[in-house]
Amino acid sequence: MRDTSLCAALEDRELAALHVSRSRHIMPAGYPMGDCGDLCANIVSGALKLSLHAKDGREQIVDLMFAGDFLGTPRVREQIVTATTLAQTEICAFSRHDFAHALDTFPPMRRMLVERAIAASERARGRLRMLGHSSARERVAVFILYITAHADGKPVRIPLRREEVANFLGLAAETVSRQLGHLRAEGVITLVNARDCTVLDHERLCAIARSPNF
Amino acid sequence: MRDTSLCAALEDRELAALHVSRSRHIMPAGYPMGDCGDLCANIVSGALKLSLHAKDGREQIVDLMFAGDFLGTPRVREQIVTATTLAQTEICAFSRHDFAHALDTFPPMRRMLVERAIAASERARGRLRMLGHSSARERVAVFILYITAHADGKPVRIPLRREEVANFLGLAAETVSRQLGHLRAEGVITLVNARDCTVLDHERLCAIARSPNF
DNA sequence: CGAACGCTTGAACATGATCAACTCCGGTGG
DNA sequence: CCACCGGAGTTGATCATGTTCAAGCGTTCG
Repeated sequence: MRDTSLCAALEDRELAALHVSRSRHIMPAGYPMGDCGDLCANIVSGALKLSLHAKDGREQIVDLMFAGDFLGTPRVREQIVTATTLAQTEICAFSRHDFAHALDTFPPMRRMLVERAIAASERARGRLRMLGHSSARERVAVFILYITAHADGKPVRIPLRREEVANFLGLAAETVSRQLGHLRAEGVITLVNARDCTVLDHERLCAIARSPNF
Repeated sequence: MRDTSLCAALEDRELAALHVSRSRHIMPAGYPMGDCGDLCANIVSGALKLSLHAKDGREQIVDLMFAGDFLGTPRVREQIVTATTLAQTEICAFSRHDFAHALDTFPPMRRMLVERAIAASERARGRLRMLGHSSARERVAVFILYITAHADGKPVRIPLRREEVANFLGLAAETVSRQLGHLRAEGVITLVNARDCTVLDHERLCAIARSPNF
């Protein structure tokens, strides 16, 4: 799903030739990075959430981003999407000007941007299906599969608080708690610290999730 | 939200120079166009729905497309998104090969594709907020605002059956019926034929919807 | 005109939200 | 090192919203 980094598409030499400068930044967990539209950066390590905020303050988490993902849009957008770090996160930032320049000069960069935009849209659509049709049980199962996708057997740290997981899944925090409790009771997963999760019965978890592509 | 057509970016002369050929097709309502990934076409007139289908047959409508929108992706995708016409629809189709060629040769085309991909992602994210947080009443209000966006005062034909509206909004068809009934009873909208809807009290409808950007 | 489909309406039901109490853990300071 | 404090998480009980099932209505089209 997440392919190669935008950064990786460009060798240091090429970046220099394009007069593009990068800068590294490290942020602590819970750091509000503001509107995505104002950013141009690669995520080197860590995790963040992208949220929409209604006027009344209600938040909706619309996507999660991890190492290798790109943050930002080619131009400022109407819809304000806010990025907040979920863990200590290191980014590799470009200036908007340099980014736009590189985009116009270096075709593979734009091609990759298309790919990423489409992938983001696919993730959102997959989640639409979930929020439209799935039970709480299914949603939680899908979430665990999502979070543990690349670590089989090993415990994985859930990068969100219960409340955030709930928000992401369109549920109440208590419901998430209960469903996790059920899955644990059934021996499908283990939970220590409420944050570190291990999948014991992957097959069964898939059966519960049923919607294959998140 | 929906800007200029991809088609419009290219003059006939340029298309010819790029060795791109187009063909026009007209489809009746309810025509299944199959996987979006296999298509490359502009919508000249009409309307269609894009759906995801779970293995068990459950459908989720993830987007609606209208005249001026573009249908298709630069390459075949993992996620299968099915397009179905909702009314008689005319498209202007390219061959995938020609499309890819034009994309590589003509930079504005790729720029526009990025724009469209991001816009699709924004629509999906807006809908995520709705499905995550909104009551049935809000959802139906938002839907009417969406459908009647560019026709103020005049009656607008809802391009979906109740069941489809419900699917789009993550509700049951009966719930949509009831909410429409309430709004009609309150004098916010009128409904004739169950398909043709007029907004009487736009301000109040906005207040009910509350989430501004769909 | 009649049949079929789509829409509406009603009543019972189920699922998840909400509210509130309680527990657990992690960090802090005595 | 232990006790305490506070935030996060869990659990239980009640409640509300929307779903489901079923019947009836209307409209659209053969």
